[in-house]
Amino acid sequence: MTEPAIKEKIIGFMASNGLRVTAQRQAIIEAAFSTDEHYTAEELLERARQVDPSVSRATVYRTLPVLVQTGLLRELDLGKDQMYYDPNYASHPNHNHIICVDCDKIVEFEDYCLDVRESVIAKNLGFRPGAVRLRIEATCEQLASTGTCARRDASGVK
Amino acid sequence: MTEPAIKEKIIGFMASNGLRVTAQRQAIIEAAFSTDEHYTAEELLERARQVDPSVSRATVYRTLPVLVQTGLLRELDLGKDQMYYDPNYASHPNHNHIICVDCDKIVEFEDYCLDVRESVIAKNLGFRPGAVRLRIEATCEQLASTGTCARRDASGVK
DNA sequence: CTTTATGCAAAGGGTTTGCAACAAA
DNA sequence: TTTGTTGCAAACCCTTTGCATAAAG
Repeated sequence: MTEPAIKEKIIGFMASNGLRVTAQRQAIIEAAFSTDEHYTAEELLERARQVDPSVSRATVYRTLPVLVQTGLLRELDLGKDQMYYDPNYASHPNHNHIICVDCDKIVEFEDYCLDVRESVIAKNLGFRPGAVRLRIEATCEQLASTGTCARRDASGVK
Repeated sequence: MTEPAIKEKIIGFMASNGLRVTAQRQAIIEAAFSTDEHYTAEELLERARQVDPSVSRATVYRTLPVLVQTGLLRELDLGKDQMYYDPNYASHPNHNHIICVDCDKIVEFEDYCLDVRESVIAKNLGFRPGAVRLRIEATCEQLASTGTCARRDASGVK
């Protein structure tokens, strides 16, 4: 169930930008923020259709950028073929992701040390230190040592 | 001009893997390592064709993974529509990238502090600390403060 | 000769877009 | 009403792939 505060925030954003609050968009908002899992556009479509079956893929793709603009949803490029969306930035505004390149395992983490260091680096190189996003790619230990891992097996061998 | 050492290394790799050293592959190797700029598959094709006009796009796409396997070339996912390739890992094995999300500016940097911290984090989260790759997204200061920047203007407004 | 590589063109797959019908404000 | 929105299906674009031909070893 999506928090009312989130829904209000988004509807307010839409109102002040001349965007209409349609049934489809409401269904997509509900689907987008009633989970704390990452999801793809396709998965969001499926979930939104459980709320309102009339939602089309095109509308999902057209609505996602709106949600991202509110700052409550973030688009994640996890190095896969598709984009992923992360609804957890409202509760954890500074989290980062570490990704197993082989098995798709993703772990969210916060680290003040890293944040400080990356801000310094960004500033020194002529970048604006705010709004820095970082992703770490690695191999998960289980996969590296045993040659397999739960998640890799579950998602079908690549 | 590609360093002979690099070319030898790659040809050695191919030999020991039963891969044939064709004229096209040699042209692609030459094109791939005679620059220190990042490039896309399409740009590599163009440069390879200056060496041997018979090189086809398919062969470029089929050869790139071989070069990546040698460890001398790295595939970079910079969050754009295409993959980029970085031939500078032979000279700077530990460098990272910081990317301006808006204007495509990319700066390479090395930072021991960051490397150590990210290794610790990776280890704590159950990832293998070696072979960690990291990318930072940010907005370049010039673009943020002036609303435009040289590179953005040069590459056509998005 | 045997086996791998090549070029071509078509296929793939996530995402975007043109358009006529619709519906919020 | 007016103007933004929707669903559909086609278009996009980078990348991959099937196939008959070519050439490395």
